[in-house]
Amino acid sequence: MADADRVTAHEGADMPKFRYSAALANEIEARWQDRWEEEGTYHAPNPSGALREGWDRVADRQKLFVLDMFPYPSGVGLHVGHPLGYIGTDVFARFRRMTGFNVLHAMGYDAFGLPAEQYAVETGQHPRVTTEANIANMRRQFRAIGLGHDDRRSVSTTDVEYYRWTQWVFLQIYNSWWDPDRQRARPISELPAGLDPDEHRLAFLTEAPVNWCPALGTVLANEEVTSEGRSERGNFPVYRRPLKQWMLRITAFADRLIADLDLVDWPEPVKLMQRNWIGRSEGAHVTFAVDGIDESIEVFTTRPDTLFGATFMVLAPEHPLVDMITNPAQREAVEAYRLQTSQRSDLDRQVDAKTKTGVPTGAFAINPVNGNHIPVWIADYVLMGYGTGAIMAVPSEDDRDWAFAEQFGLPIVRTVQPPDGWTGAYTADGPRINSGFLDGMTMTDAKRAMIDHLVAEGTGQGTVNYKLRDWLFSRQRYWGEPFPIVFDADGRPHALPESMLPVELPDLEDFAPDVRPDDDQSVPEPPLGRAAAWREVELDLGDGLQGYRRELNTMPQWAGSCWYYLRYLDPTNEDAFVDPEIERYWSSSTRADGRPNAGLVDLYVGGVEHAVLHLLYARFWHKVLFDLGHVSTPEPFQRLFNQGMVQAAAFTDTRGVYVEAAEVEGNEQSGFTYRGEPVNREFGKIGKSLKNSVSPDEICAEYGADTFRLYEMAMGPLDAERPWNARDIVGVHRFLQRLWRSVIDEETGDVTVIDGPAPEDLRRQLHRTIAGVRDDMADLRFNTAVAKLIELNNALGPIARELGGAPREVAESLVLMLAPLAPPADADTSAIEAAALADPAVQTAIAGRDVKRLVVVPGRLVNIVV
RNA sequence: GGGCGCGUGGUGGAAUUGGUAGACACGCCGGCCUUAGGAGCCGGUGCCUCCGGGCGUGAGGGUUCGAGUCCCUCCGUGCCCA
Repeated sequence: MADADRVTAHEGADMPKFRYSAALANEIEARWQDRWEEEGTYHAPNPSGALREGWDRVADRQKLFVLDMFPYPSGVGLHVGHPLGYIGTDVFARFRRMTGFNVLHAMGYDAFGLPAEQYAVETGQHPRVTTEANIANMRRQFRAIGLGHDDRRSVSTTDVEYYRWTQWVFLQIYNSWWDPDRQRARPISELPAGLDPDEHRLAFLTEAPVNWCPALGTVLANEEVTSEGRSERGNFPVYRRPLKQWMLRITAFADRLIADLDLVDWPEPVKLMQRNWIGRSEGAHVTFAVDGIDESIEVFTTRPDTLFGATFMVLAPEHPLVDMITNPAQREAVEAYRLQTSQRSDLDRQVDAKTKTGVPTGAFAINPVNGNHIPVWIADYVLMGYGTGAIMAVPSEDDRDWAFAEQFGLPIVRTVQPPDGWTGAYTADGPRINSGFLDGMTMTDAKRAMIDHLVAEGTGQGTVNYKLRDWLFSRQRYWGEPFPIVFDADGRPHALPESMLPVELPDLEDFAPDVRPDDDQSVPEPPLGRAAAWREVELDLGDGLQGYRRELNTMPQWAGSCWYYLRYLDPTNEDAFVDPEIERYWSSSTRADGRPNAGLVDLYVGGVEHAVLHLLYARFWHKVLFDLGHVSTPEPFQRLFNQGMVQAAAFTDTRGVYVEAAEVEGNEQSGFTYRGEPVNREFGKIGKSLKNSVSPDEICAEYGADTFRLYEMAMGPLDAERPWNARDIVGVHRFLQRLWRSVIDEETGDVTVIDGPAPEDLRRQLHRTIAGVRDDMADLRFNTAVAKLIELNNALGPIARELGGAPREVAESLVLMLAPLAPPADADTSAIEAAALADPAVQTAIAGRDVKRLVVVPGRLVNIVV
């Protein structure tokens, strides 16, 4: 009842017929969205191929490629936090389009992945069905908020015609090797004679541990395993199991991935995170003989200068030498400890470093510089995946080793002189002590002297180590890209030729996981193992028709997102992943200093949560394609921008349980209540778990899409985290109403713009605004651009009332400057004035002034500096 | 614990290069639209004030003719790594 009353009041007789209300805004927006679609307004012409239409019109323009990190099409659709970056890129793309660029801006969908598969398991619906429905809904939402995407270029990673080329890129990687002399990837056909191709490919098979959860019948990703080593869902035990899996040799590119960060315009924190993730460190490999056994332990250390202080050694519990060196008396304790460790994740083992655990093997190693016999322990703070899976422990100069030594009463010998009164490990520089030939040296000199000594003695050598591991590329999942790989009767892998692509994902009737008894003997099997008819195949791969078994793992979700920006360039090409001429055209930007861009994409906007993995994997793939001559830039993304996260108020009741935020009443002063009970307010990530989701659909219905866009851009700097405050939206809505009123009669709908010069003060402000807005937009400072437009409009309003209409030169420029931010509202006001826009008198009025000036070209807009 | 960043009105935020702190907006206060209403309009709104002025950018110190901005210490807070 209350709602009905309110609607009546809004549509009351005293409401001017042509006021810029939500209803009017929605009508205008729908009309323009239809028209943009019909006319293909945002189609960016390619220089050749299927998307060439309109090329002649833009041939002399500079290209600009604006990219968003594409979304996962979730079933609940967008919330108001999602479009922040998308609106930002849309405004920027429109601004550049108006100022004379051929702008490519498209949107795709990262649609493989776990949630869709799990939803399929729960509902029995094929993930393709739900995925496509979700994409359709998201497309509707993007259209409704007025995003100007080239819809011909939209791809989904789950499209067979898309993942065909994902498989093709995998084949490029598989059929390449790393040439250490040239520091680049080369075709496997160029591998020097005598070397085994299968040992040098950039994609190779290896045994690697997976998180196997028998009770769920599935293998889990690391992030699905709790710190207690149990499944997030159901809290069942998870076992680490070795499984033969594909790896990509990203470590070969480590140095280039670090060096080329200097070529791109990315936020420094992101570059730093990438450098830290790659974790290049120079140090030494040192060999320790084991007393009484014909085995030796190799360690990597970044501090060879402290070798005299190595008083014990620690192996990862999984280290293959553990079985051989363990003293019979210790065997039982060692086995028990290894079982306990197998239930902890690597992450957990690193993070929970405070409580040190470990057991001695009973073996002793010999320190190669002083001959001391030092005990060998196993402990879970040493990881098999880092370095050699073994360390020399120097408690005096390493905090973790110090803690371990204290806990188990192991000896500590200082080899660097700490300041007086120092307690604990001393990790900074100082003179060496108790170190024989190193005594008195600084860290740098001592490192060099020690490495020389180790080389001379044959007990070690200087090396570079990386924290970055090779990329585990297999997933025991259904909803992902199948590998273009089959195994012969001997179990040897064979790549399929390009002509046999795509390898289509088979339909599976049964998504239910194959639950196994919870014992530590069971082994995981990928879901595709159940596609009996698909699994076995007869092919002629050059040796006549033979039976093969397909690779049953699928690729990780990262695969599809590693190269989608390349497919946007030439999405319908059936002969190549992208036509070389088209790729070269869209790679042709030059920097301000005249050098060519290192990155293909001019502006890439997305969340900082992808600072490491996605961006690193995509750079890696791009570099392989670059080395093989398939792309012409060494980097994929020239400029990276991280948009902030939109947070929203969430409310908890007295038990601390989240309640539906939309139903909470009250405010800061009166306090907040939910169904009469007081609740606490906090701010957090928008979503289901905090029950604080707000959909753009609601906001568009209440205010119109242009108000929504404008609010998202005005609420703060694009890269800042900000709270969603529904109460504030009315501010920008009022601005649009005032602007509308300045140029259009609310009662009749007539344009009230008048000819003749604007007052001098207003004209001066106009030109200040043009210059300021132009700079703000180029730098993605949309919040201050909006503020300047509001100021200009606030100055214009009283003058328009006084003169009986807005002076044309001001009204037109204001409307043009608003166009990227609020395109439909704007297109409507400017279309009404279409005839006047080309009026040379307007330009004459401005000509000769020392200002920047916007000039209109029919259908398009160009900025000219006067 | 280490690294990086950030602290400005009641709120979101401006101040791009060391040069009038608080633009713009929300909220609030007052008024107008014959009553009421708000998604309308106009005006006011950092704090204190004896109405002269005084004080103000987390706290304290420093550099400078001049500091929100640069330097040092501390406090708080966020992110990344351990």
